[in-house]
Amino acid sequence: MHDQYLAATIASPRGGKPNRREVSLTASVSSSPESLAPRRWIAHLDMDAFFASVELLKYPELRGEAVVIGGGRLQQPVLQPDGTRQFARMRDYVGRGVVTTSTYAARAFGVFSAMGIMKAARLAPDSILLPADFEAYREYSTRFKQAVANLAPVIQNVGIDEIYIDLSEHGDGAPAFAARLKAAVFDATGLSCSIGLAPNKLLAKICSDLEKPDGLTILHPEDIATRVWPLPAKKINGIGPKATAKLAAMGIVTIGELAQADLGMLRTQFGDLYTGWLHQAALGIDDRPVQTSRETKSVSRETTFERDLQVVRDRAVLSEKLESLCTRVAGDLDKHALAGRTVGIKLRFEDFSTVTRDITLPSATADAAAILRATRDCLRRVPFEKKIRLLGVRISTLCDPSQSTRQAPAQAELFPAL
DNA sequence: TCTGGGGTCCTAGGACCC
DNA sequence: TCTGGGGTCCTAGGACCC
Repeated sequence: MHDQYLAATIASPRGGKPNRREVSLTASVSSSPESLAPRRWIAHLDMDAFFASVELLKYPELRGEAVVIGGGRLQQPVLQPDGTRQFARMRDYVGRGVVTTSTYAARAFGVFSAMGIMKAARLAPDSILLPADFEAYREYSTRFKQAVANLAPVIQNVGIDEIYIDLSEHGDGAPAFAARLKAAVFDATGLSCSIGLAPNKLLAKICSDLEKPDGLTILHPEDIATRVWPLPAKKINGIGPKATAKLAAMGIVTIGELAQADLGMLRTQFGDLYTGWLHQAALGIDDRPVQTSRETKSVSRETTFERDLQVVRDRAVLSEKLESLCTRVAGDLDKHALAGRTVGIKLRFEDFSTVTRDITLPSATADAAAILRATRDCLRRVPFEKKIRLLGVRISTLCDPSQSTRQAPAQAELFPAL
């Protein structure tokens, strides 16, 4: 009977939201209950407090301390004449940064990712504040992923510190194999990770979080009611703050409550596709494969100013920032051997409202000057009544740069020049 | 005490084609 | 003459994730 969880149907792409094409497969598959997919074992491997743990390798004297990692613009530790290091303290911070991550000791004070550093400083004023060192994190990321890849080839990159691994071929040996992976990651990096092992990605992701840090959590389909249903619905990857609030307003807090919710009631809030996905997710159903590669869809750069800027008075600074962002986007395109046709800007104002404008060019480009010209076209369409907090540049509709001078599809040329 | 930066995907309306 | 329906592209905004 549990095979419904394995053979099940709905799929949710990255971000957790339903995808029209995949959902349309649902009816045909679920209407034939005898169609049994082979049992899958999917592991979700999540490094424990990754950035903070890398920092502790760099600065072992901080082990056990409450340490917070902020953005890259923060003050570096200062080496003293006596050989010890002087670290910045949270209470001395002034600015607009947010917490990237924190050690478990800092989390005990209530300091978590995405919190403003100023707010975090009030909760833990004596905590140590370190700048993010992405070069080091990328280095350790490569190491742990390579260590896993040496043993298990079917890997999906999720971010710098997370992967999914398809361990189906190991059958009953999958749990023991997952333990081997943990050991291999530790050998390669000196860092611990947590692994969730389950019949699909959705459940594996939930599981890896259940026994953090240094956990290995195995979930069988028959455990869903006891181990998954009591958890808050927001533990499902794809149910964020907005959906959580809407669910709570309907009296739905746990995954179990969501599983039993009336679909008609859910539909009044969410629409057909998301409703269907919510229901299946609550039942632990997820058929998405482990995807070993994906193509880049967009490239962007953005920056938040240290103070809000005025269009007229700060025109020179804004122009300079815009040009710099375009140059960086062009550099990223070059690095990835890509060009793009749709150039867009993003503005966030002092009241945190955000607008975007974009324009699709007749042919793809990777040239900073061409990107800059396009962003200026976009900027002309923005009403400037408020001070600007953030400026961003994005390029999408990407292709191979060898096609960048090629004419766009005939249809696009029919549009009047803007 | 206001909230970074780099992404993906979905929705929805209008233009346009067949 | 009037109506319509499917499909694709473009644009803007928003939810969500790490």
